[in-house]
Amino acid sequence: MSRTAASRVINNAPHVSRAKRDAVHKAIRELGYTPSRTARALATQRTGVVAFALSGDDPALFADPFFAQVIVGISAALEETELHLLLCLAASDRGQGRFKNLLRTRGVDGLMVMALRGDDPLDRIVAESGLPAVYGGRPLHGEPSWYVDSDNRGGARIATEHLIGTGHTRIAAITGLPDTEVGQSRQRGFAEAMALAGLRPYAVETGDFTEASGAAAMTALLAARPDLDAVFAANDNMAAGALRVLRDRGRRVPQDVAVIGFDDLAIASHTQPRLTTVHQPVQALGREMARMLIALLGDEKPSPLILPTRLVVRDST
Amino acid sequence: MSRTAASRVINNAPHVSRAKRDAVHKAIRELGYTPSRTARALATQRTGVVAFALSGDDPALFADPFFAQVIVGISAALEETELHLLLCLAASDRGQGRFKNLLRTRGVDGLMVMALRGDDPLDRIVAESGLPAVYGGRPLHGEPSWYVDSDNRGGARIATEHLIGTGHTRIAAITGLPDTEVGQSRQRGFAEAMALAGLRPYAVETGDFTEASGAAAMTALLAARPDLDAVFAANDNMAAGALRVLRDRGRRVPQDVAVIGFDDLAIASHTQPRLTTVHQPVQALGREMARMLIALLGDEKPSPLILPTRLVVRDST
DNA sequence: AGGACATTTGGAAGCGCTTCCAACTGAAAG
DNA sequence: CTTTCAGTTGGAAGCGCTTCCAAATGTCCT
Repeated sequence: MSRTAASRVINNAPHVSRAKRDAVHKAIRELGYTPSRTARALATQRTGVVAFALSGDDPALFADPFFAQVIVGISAALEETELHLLLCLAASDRGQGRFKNLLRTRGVDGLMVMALRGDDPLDRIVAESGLPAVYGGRPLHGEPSWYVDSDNRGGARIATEHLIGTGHTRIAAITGLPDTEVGQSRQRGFAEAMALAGLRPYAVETGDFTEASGAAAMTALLAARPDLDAVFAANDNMAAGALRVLRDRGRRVPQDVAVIGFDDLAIASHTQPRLTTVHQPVQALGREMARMLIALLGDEKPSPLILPTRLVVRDST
Repeated sequence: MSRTAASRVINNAPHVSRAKRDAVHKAIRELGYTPSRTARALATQRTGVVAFALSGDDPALFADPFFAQVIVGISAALEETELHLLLCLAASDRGQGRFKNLLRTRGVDGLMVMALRGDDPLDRIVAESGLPAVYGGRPLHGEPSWYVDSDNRGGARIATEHLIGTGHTRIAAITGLPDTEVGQSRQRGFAEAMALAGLRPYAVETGDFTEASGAAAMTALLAARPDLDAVFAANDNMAAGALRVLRDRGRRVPQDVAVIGFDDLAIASHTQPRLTTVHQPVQALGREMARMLIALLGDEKPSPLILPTRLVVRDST
């Protein structure tokens, strides 16, 4: 009985007689044989591992429940395969170095990348590695060959149209980070909807997608335009911050001011009043990223994907 | 110039002259040489990867922001090393199979495990693998050699004492899953504090750490003991559910009923009123788990660790 | 200058798997 | 009873690194 036969049986490759196959199985059982993933990886030039990398300057960015949902989606898809998931939080320089090294040394077969800022270094690292990579959301500059994104622009439009449709005219916006594709798309969707309705943005403040920035922006908005009657926030966190400020200032939501968010994360149903928002299929985003990568590894050439968003009306509008 | 020399230089091992060292570096640069992580792993019998595994029957359990925080802590600690993090969401049978296989084939050097239910299969899988493992929180049966846990019992006591100290006597509890160590410890801490004060639990309902279960429990509590004046919830999610029910029923918090939670996750400061709770250092929990594992891999024998909890008074008490 | 010792060097043997290829088997065909 | 061919079988050569060990070189002292 040869190594060859054993190998064939384990990978259930052809050219093994029934008898031999059984014999090998028996031997494996008796010897308590355990294959080595590493040795196999060396021989096949495949690690069986893919990475999910996240950049952004804040190392705790990952604490945003958004990413946890993405991971759940990714895991669900990977579970259909033999691939395992490596998590790279590459915020710091050191983290980026480690990540770069991981790719250089071919520690993974492919990658999924998210949260790229305007001129994200991750972008270069990924490109230089030459590894199959799918993006979650698009980077700001240059469209990658493979990505999965939500229809941010469309979502922002329906959100704004909802505000307009419910009779609001003095509509302000709290936009997200301007050096991200998400930030820009949502801002653009808002602007388009307003223009289409013949309205002009009543006021615009920029946030960074955090609740605190939403609160700060709301404060500024209120100072500049005390009589605004609706606010479009580019994500739920910022909407929650805005809601808090409005409550503190005694403005009733939605009677005095309507507020709409974006994402539909858990926080949206925990605010008081519950937040009307645009639902983005976060788990599906992760799932589709993983599927796309799997396809890529299987030498298929999938197409980029844009996931639909939809309005979820609750109590803040 | 030999492979040997190259290897020595790369791992900056001793027994290499300065001249040779430089020569190798030059060659590496000129040839654009890239070492292979897999080959090195095969030779050294070390993968340079550790896993974080999570069980529990719900595949989306990971979506709980709690774990995201743990991961952030783990990543921070791993960043000090050359270790990478593999994420195993082993909820389903298939997931567990994959995990088991990962360990059998020595795909990782060590592991961190969390969220073990009463008779969690992961427990066995981990034990049988013989790999260095540190637990986050203790499993229900049998104390592992290495774990990091929060002082759940102590935390529940200070929470309850806070309720008692602020003049409440008809104190009910919403406990967590009884087949988890956390669930039991917090329940025990509550019971102890009550006993110490000469009080008896006014009513007790069991939840499963989700917000919905907290709401259901609160409803039951209200039905059984309409005149209760305080509620200890075994975590923030359930406290949030309780808060919602109380608000719907027109009970004022904290005037009519005081509510206290446990964990101090983001949700605690988003509830209305903001939730008084017991802070548990979640990120530190992850960090210490990772550090402990690193020590283990370095052939040290660290001691189990119990992290302190502390009261955070907000507006619900 | 010669010997004792420390340091540097590279050949070669693994690490545990896959896979090419040549050799072999047995059954169907001539 | 050969010939042919499809299907099996295992020897041997990698995959790309580390590390043991023996040989070579260098250093210092008398």
